[in-house]
Amino acid sequence: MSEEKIVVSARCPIRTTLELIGGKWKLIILQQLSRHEELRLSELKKLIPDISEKMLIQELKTLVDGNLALRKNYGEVPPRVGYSISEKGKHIEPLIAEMVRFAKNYEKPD
Amino acid sequence: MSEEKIVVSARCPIRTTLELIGGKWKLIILQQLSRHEELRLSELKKLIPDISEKMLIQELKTLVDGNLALRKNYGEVPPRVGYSISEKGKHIEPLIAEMVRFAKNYEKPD
DNA sequence: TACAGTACTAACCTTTTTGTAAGTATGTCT
DNA sequence: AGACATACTTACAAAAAGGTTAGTACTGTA
Repeated sequence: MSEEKIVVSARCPIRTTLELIGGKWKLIILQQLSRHEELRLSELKKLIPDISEKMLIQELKTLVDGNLALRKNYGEVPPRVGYSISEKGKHIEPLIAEMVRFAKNYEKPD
Repeated sequence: MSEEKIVVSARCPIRTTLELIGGKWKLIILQQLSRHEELRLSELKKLIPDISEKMLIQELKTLVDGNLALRKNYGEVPPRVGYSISEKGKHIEPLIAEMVRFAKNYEKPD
């Protein structure tokens, strides 16, 4: 008896999205990945100069874990790793476009 | 001489948008405001049961300060205040729609 | 040998964000 | 008088996010 209470509550899609791409850096990183075939860590650092190395690596890991980005280790030495956007990740592109549109409109005089 | 270095750098629109609607609650609040003519604090509390009163008030204030929401004080007693979405605020609607679409796609099996 | 480049990891600390609990002013209703 | 309701405010605490610094392993190059 006493079946487990099954939580059906369809997760709020806004919260789902916030969990995936919330925070200061994930969208910026995804944007860069979405406009380059593949990027190495050092290249991302140059493209996003104000991010700390720790955050960059940490956020990349989160994105890879969430299947929004792909990590390819070439197994070379010195190490070579390439990051790119995944199929699921490509779907933030229109979202980013909307954010840009929103900001542009916001800055427009009334 | 030595003119002040003028920082022209057109603010990154993604960061602008994140500043306006980033965080755990602002989008949720805006979404509710966007689908109701006007809401009182107590009504918003019912619609978003897991937000604390303090956060609700605090975020509403931020949204009003940023011209994304409007606050109307009816000057009655007991106090009556109505919150609604502003013209600028209405422009998050397509952004929210994109977030919903993104989450739906994300949850789709591969 | 010493230094540079790569992609990390780990320890530690600061700042920002979010939450909890209590209290305010005002007037109505009982 | 005392309880209730509204829209807040304040002080404090906890948690999450972000940042700094140093260190790892490996190899090529000066």
